[in-house]
Amino acid sequence: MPTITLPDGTQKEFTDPVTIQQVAESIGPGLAKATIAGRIDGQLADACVSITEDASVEIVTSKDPDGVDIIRHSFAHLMGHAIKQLYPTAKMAIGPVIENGFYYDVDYERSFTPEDLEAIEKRMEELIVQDYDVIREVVSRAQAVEAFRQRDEDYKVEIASEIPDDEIIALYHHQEYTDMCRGPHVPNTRHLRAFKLTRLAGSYWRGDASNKMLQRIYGTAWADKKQLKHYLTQLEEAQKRDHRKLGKQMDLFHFQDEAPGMVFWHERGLILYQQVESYIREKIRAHGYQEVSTPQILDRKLWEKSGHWDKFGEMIFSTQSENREYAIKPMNCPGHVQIYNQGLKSYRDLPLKLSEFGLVHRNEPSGTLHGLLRARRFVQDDAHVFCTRAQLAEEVRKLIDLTFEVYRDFGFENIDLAFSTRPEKRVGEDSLWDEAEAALQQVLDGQDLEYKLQPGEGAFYGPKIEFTLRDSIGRVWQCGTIQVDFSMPGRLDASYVAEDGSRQVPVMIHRAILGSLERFIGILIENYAGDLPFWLAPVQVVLLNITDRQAQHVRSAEEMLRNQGFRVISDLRNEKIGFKIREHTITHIPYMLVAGDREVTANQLAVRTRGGEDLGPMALEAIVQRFMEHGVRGH
RNA sequence: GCUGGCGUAGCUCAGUUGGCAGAGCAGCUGAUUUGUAAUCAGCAGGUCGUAGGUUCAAAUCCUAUCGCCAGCUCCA
Repeated sequence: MPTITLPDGTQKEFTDPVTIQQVAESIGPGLAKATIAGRIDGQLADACVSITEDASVEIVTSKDPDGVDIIRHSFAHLMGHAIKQLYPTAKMAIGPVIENGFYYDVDYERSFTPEDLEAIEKRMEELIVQDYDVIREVVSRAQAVEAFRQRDEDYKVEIASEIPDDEIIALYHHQEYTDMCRGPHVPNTRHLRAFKLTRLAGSYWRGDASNKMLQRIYGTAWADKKQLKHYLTQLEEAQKRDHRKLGKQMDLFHFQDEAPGMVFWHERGLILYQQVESYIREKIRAHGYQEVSTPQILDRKLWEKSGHWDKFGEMIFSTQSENREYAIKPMNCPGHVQIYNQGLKSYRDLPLKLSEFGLVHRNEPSGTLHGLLRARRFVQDDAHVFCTRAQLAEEVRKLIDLTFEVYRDFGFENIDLAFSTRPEKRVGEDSLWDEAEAALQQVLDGQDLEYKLQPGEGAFYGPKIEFTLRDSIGRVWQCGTIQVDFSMPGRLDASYVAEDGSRQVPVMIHRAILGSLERFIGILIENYAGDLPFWLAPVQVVLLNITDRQAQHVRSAEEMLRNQGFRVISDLRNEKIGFKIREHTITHIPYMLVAGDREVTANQLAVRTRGGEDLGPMALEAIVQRFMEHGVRGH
């Protein structure tokens, strides 16, 4: 005689065990039809699960975010159903839900083609409209293993054998197709309506590069067609802000075959780059950093001593001369330790903060290169803080504040933190790791900062705090990092004289705020879709004449603006005004100032923004005033 | 690095069954002096990524290689 409590507080009594579906039916036929699954005392469960004891029950429909995820998961099974019908010898591996959709990893004797994808999609559509019931069956592990053994589903057998004894194993039957899942799943394919298979890619079994490469088929799925369409147009929007495309359009940079992964900065791109660089330079100078510059090429032995060669040898570019082997620096830290080591340091010199816009080269695997976002040659806004153990927490605290401040100035307000602890492959005693991790943890907890713990994700020499930006369309980008290092200073013979006259090894904090300038600029371009803030725009203003008669007026205004420090060009070509405006809008120049006879007479310029806003004619002083309001830095 | 896809004019792309390499934009020349996202006309522009091979004939088919794209793995 279970009593069911609904979310609004009403209670319903049933004489016999009752399923979630039946509870929904007792409320109304509309809800019954929309029922995908339910929550029993907060736990997700299939609609067919029967309830024997008193419980609170919520009905999950496609309006519930969990409902959409269930739909996505069921789509993965449905795709499995279609794949096995079309390609009976395919072996199914895993088919989970991901953001916006689902995928399935499949092992098949030949590669799938885009035509296969279409065929699978078509078959899925044919299956959906049959509105067949999805049947859930609870089985023992032995039964599950046996079921998949009979079907030659090697991967499923492997997964089933590893499920712990206390876990319920459920098979989901899609007509003749059977899959295994924690669930829940939709009760009927009529809930599966809005989907599209999006792409085809390789992926390793269990994510391990030493395992077999499977074929992954990605799909996106939504509660209804409208949401699907919205998602697909958003995808197109994201493609439009691809920094590689915008970089070309805006004439900022290019790449070419002869230098894979290494950017050629054009004049306009370099202006942007230098704006970012000089902003950071001024910022950290005010925070007591000393800017230095260290050699590009250093003896291999130094990298062996630091531990980099052992860990990253394959990714270090090297060269040689007169029987000596050199590494082209992939990092700046060993160089900074060399500067630290010049002259005897006292505890009074600490904290010592050495910064460098360090140009590094890393031989990243070819498949990982991605425009500015993953390059082989890039510049880090790098710095190393040498301090005592007692100073550590305070220095980390300051760094966190500084990092947030910088991101805000670039227009990023949503920042996520992650705390990564000791990895398997590492240097340094465990006791040092204990201390380093505790120090970071203490700061994070002390500042009441929310963070995600990432066990085993730290650098080989120390734990780290990572900063992830969320951009204007919700994508996340990992940028800043603060790493505590108790090992490298000792390995590279750094020391200082303490108050009691003893020699001590300093702690070293590795930190970067933007990370790679190249990457950060790529992120800026995508975040702003090319409409860079005024202070970062390579060209801030373009002056346009209507006819030759206004040329002199334009030239003198141009000179005046340039003298005031604005980045300005003029376009005096014999073209229609609409043509010129279109051209400069495409290159994302923030302001267009138009001069016709009227403006010349009134000694004004008509102001138009790249967003298409017409601000009307204004005097030059008023225009300058408006530009000033944008600020030299930030916002 | 791995799996799959793609490399054609400065850019975006078309190119049928293997049968003379195309378009739009950009460029150049000329006309046009124009009022807020493309004025008109003419001209020029390519060793089809590179190297081999098959063929009477290759942008097209095969092999290798380089690069790019998507994903996987990696990321000091």
